[in-house]
Amino acid sequence: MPRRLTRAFFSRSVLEVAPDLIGATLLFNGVGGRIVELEAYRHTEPAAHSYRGPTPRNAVMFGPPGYAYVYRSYGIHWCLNFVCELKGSASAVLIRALEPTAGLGAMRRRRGGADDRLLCSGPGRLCEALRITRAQNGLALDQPPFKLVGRGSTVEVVTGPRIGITKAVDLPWRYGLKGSRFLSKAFSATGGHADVR
DNA sequence: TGCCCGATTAACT
DNA sequence: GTTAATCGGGCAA
Repeated sequence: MPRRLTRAFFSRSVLEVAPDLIGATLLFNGVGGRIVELEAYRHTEPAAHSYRGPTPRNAVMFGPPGYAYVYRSYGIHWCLNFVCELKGSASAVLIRALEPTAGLGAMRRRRGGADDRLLCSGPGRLCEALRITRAQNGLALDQPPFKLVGRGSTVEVVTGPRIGITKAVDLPWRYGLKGSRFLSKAFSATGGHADVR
């Protein structure tokens, strides 16, 4: 049975939480879909916003797990993260792509009539489709307007290097649903390691 | 204070 | 393939 994801779900290593979130459903005010792509970040590696210590922007990352960390990207887009592990470990997963399943009409309007495959295919795109902004920074993920439901069946998870970063590029901390057409970018057949969960 | 650059995207050539 | 849009963090001065 699918279950609501609570703070306990996020209170584990970000490297355990990340693959477990593939196939889970993310809704914001009833709009959203299935998580098909995400990346893990932790304060011990230089690609993470938390690497250099707490600041006003990343303060939520240093708080308890199970909360939303939202930041402005390139001055234009918003990106949604889920804080993981323990308070102070400053680890999080960046939600990179959804397979749209709920509120398709609202998402198409907000995304300017983009093709359904591109509605939530990228961290900035999915925040536009769900209308997530700085106003959601610090909100708890286990209560409205958020709703997170675990996957109901097993999925095949592929991994690979993270996208759009210049530091710690070797870490294979990008996770995806194998074969999904809603990924922001295909996983390399050679590099990505398949993993049945 | 000023400058550089980024966990991006869309619209170009 | 390249580039503009746009803004806040981090660091040099």
